[in-house]
Amino acid sequence: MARKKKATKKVVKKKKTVKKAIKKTVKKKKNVSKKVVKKTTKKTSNNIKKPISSITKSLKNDSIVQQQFVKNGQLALQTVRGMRDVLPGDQAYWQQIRKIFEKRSIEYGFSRIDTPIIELESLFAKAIGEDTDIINSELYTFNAKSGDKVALRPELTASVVRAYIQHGMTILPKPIKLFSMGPVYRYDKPGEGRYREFHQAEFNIFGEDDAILDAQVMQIAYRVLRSLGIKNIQFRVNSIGTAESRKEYLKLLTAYFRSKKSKLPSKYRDMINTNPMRIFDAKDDKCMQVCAGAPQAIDHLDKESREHFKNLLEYLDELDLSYIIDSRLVRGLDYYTRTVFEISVADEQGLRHSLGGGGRFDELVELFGGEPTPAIGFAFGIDRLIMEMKRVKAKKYKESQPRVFLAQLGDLAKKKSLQLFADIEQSGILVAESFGRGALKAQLRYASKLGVDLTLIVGQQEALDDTVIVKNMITGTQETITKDKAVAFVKKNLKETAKLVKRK
RNA sequence: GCGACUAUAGUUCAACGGUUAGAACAUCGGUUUGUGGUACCGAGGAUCUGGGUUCGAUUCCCAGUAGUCGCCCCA
Repeated sequence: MARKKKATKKVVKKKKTVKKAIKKTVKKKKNVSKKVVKKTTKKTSNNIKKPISSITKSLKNDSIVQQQFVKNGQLALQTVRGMRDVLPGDQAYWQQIRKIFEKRSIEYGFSRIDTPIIELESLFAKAIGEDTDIINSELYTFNAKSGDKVALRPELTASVVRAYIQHGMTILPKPIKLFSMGPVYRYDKPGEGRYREFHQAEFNIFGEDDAILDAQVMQIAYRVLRSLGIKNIQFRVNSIGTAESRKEYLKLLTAYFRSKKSKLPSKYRDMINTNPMRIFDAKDDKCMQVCAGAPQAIDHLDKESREHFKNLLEYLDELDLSYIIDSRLVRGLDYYTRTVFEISVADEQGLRHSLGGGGRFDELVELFGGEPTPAIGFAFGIDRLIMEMKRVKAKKYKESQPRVFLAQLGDLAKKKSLQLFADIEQSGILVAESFGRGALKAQLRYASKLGVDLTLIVGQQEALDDTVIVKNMITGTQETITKDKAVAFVKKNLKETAKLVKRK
């Protein structure tokens, strides 16, 4: 036996090498050597899977792009760069996230809204700002068949605001609280924790400009993180005033940067005129030195914005949220007014990981053609939340595990256990099976791997007698009972074993 | 967008310019017929793609692709 197997193995391997040899000979046809020719004549006589080689050939001819999809002469399909699968092993985290977000959003009076992934490109350009990175280089845009220029959403807020206006939500009692969650797309270089498709969860409140709502949004963010088991949470807050009051400030800032232009690295110089506040995001030393002396937004707020910010800080103190004022915090989107903030956690090394951020966008609804409506919003990066959950070994969603396994032996038993399975399942007991497996030993092994308390065994004899063996997997004892009493017996037995387990 | 590093089985890692590319975990099977967890035995399964150097490349070189890290930016 063993010899035979080995022999077949060898043949297989030979075939593989043959494939390679053929590849080679194809390559080398130009500079033909006698040996090579001999090889080809010998080896092509072996039967190679023709369809495969023809596929590779046709693909080779098609385009360079498709080369990456050919592996070992077979079509190797893979995710598009920057996209990834959420595999069964990770679902428990996602489920936990969904659960917590659903809970918290209901608690705080949010209604869920889901908007399309595709919107008109102009929607985002208008909302986010023409001179931002997101619009300039990261937006997935394409032409629809109709000729419309459309884009995959790079964030949720613009769509939510669009929907708010389009469906006349302005007539709803204020404040209007909307929660949204889903995938967003940015054409960025992928890396750890950064994907071209990622997921955001967003809380938005429309129709109130009281700073208490800013504080409330931050409190929700905080509570979501805490319920996920994440600690060491810190907020950075800043106020950038209204568009009107910012004009004055931007003039000052632009003038300041112009005077220091020679000290700024060249890549930032263009930003002086387009978006001077973004220079604050720079991290190199020279730039930071320059920024340190720059005029600060909070020193040039209009009266109402200053009052608003002061109120917010008071509320935050009241809520006992840990925050620092970061006068250089600006966010990557143009629509923010007054309050902007980011939430981050610190790891053991003291490094901060940003998990989300938000702010007021009091002027966005009006910009979109709605009636002036103050608004505040906040977005979490879900993928990063999950990374953080893994890092701190946070609690995952725990699915209820089956406590009963149904094993069967023989054709008749297999048929009968199909109905038994349904009976047990309908009585509300989670039951697992492995009908595909033959050997009882294998089925039991699988059952103990699942960690069930009871295994029901229907063998050939039991199938004829209409009985079932009930085996307790913890004590190892088993008894035979008639099939019609099986469900009741299982229920009773499960309760008893539950007690047993508890005592242990 | 720029720079550095990496690419071997489902996963984590070995090895080598030349006979059959090793292990662990995982998967499947067996250790007497119909009884699990442990143990022992066994099986299946891999050199990213293309080109070059070479008698010979999984190994060396180049390009592509993908991944990791740093910069940039962001969630």
